[in-house]
Amino acid sequence: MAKLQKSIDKRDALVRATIDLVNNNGFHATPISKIAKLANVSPATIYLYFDNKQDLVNKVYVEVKAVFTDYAFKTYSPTMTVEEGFELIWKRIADFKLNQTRESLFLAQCDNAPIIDEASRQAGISHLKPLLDLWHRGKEEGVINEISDYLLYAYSINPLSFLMVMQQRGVLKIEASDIEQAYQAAWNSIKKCTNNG
Amino acid sequence: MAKLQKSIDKRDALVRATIDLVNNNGFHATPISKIAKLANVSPATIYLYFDNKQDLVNKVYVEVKAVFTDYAFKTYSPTMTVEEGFELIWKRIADFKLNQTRESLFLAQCDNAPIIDEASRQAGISHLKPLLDLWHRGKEEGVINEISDYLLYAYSINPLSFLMVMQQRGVLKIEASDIEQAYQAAWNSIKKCTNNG
Amino acid sequence: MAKLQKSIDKRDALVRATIDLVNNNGFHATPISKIAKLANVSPATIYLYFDNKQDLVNKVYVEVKAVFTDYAFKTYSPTMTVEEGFELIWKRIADFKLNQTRESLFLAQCDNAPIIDEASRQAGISHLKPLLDLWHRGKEEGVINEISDYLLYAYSINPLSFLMVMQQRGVLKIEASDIEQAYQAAWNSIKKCTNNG
Amino acid sequence: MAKLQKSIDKRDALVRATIDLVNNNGFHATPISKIAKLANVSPATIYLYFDNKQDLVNKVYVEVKAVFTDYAFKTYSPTMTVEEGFELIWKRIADFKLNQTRESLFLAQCDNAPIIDEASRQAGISHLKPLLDLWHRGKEEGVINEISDYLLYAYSINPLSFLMVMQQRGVLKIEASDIEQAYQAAWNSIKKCTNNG
DNA sequence: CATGAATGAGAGTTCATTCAT
DNA sequence: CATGAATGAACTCTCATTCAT
Repeated sequence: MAKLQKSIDKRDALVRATIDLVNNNGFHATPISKIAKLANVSPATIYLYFDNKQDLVNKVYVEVKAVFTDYAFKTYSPTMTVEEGFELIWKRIADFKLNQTRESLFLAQCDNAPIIDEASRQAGISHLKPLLDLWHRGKEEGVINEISDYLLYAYSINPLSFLMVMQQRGVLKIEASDIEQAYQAAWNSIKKCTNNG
Repeated sequence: MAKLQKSIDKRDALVRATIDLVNNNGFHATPISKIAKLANVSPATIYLYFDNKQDLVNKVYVEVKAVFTDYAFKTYSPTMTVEEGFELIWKRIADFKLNQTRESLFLAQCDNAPIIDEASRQAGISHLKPLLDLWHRGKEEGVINEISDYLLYAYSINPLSFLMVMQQRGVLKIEASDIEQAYQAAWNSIKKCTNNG
Repeated sequence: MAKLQKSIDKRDALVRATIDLVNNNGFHATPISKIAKLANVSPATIYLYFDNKQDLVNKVYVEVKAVFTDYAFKTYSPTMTVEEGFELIWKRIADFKLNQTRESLFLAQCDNAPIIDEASRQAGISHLKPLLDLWHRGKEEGVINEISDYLLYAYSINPLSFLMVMQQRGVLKIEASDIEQAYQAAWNSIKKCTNNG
Repeated sequence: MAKLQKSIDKRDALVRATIDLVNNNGFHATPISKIAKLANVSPATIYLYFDNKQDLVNKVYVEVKAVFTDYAFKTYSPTMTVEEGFELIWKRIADFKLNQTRESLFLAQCDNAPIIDEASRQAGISHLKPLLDLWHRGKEEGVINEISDYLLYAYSINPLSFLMVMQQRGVLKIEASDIEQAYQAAWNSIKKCTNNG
């Protein structure tokens, strides 16, 4: 195996180990030594790939966020109608959140806790641009409610994170039919109601 | 000042210090020594009131949750109609989440991270019973969508937590008009749509 | 009950608690707070009767040693022959060591560990004077081997401490017949052998 | 110097430091920090070699006990007669106790205090097997008194520990002639007296 | 590039002692 | 006399980070 490949493998193993351990214990309850052990490398090796523990988790966060958004927007094209585009993106997001639980749980952990530094948080948000652009277009076309993007996000996207966490805790099992219901709830909550609500 | 009062004051100061520091740094990045310093007591004093650090944060969590739900259900009566009752509870919750940010932020931190032990988490959830009872009644009366309580919560209540966190981060300012819009979105997402979806 | 009596009771309770706890856990693993709890007094009360923890254990040691030697020499009179006197003292000591295990165990703990300060240790030893006087007389009369008092003690008295500790650990049960055998061994090991060794 | 050798040196230094400090202050009055300082390592380094403080003292105890018994039985062979064998073992033990005072004092401390856990205590005792076997043979051959091994130990071996402690305290100096006397006392106290004592 | 041994700094916790009551 | 609340100091142990190899 090429030397470069071995390097990539080690870095990947570290990223995976970080995600798993932070998911189970939280950032501060996850010592570097455990990450190293789970990734089958020496603690010192971590410092060849990352500046320090904070840098490690920041980088993992941004990378996982990128994986998430790549998946979300993979099949989306700006030529679609707003409603088509939103449904497609929403369902890809739902698909990711409910199936790629390792990554989703990690993002949920980091999104709501003062673990990640502000720069990395912004980097993560920037990946959502296609969705924000879509909403912008939707507002212009009179299809989407003219309310803050945060409100749109709060009602249409964020509930999926909550449901994912609950499913992960084992108190809830989400079926295909739930997804459809949830999508309707999401779309209803952001679409412009021309006549009355 | 009476001895008893001084004791209560110390315990209160500790609870307040815990909330503030966990809000800013997270549980594991909040050493006992800092909590003690902020509360103007010796580290050893904490152990007069709590068994250990974990017990401290568990107890603070349950108590803050109780304060939250007491506020939420203060003016609610089971004799109200389902819609009346829901609007009243929802708006009290929104009021609390957006104004009592110290407490709300703390609850949001704890709800999404493996900080709180399972028993305390259950104790916290149990306080929500009046809302679950209301939803149960609403489903029986055909007023509320017959979907999992978790879905109802995800779409009608949880978004408020997200908005509170965003407002706290300074990226969003929520006005009275937003609240009304948000309430409509919440109610739309859980009410039974008799004729069309 | 008279005030003075209540005081004496508290002091006694403290002494008893100290003995029991030191027996079970050792001096340094016995916190003042536990002694207070077992004696049903406040930790602060201990400092009304003793200067500090070290003073407490020193005083308990000397007092228990006094109880021990009072018992040992109670029926002894310097008018007895050396052999009579030694047998009498030895058997009282054996009786005490094997029956008053609380006190004996405490003395054994303190005799072999750097818990007690030198002054208290000397005070304890001084109580053994009647036995040393008896040995002195025995040597003059040619009845007792002319060897160091420490050797006499090592072979005739000290084994009883070892046996008491073993009995206390439950690995050994000492019967009346053992006592007689042990006494013979003790006397044989110190008596002057006039004809052959 | 090889890495391995440096590791062994550090562990040895820790063991030595533990023995010295426990000898002077007792187990509970010997903080990890002092052990580390005396051994010229960081406190954290101790935890590379031992699980915790209790494990450290347990391991040191068993190892020192092994050194002691290795020395005691080094030149003994089960083909010797009982009396030959006993004299040889006894004198090696006396030699060790009175010259290797660091190790002997440590063992005496641990033997009489609730420092060592039961498993390690048993491990220590098991090393004495050759002596117990010798006594067993002696009893069968009618050479050794048919009394409990604990009694045999109390009268023939244990006095040496007492004498060692006294010599260490500086109140007694043991000469070669004392040793011979002591040996006679020891042998007299356990040998079977065929005619009369 | 990779490591395991080593560590200083700091974590949570305990405890002998004090003092206002 | 007696107390319980309070604490500073010190304890055991952990961990992010470094460095010789």
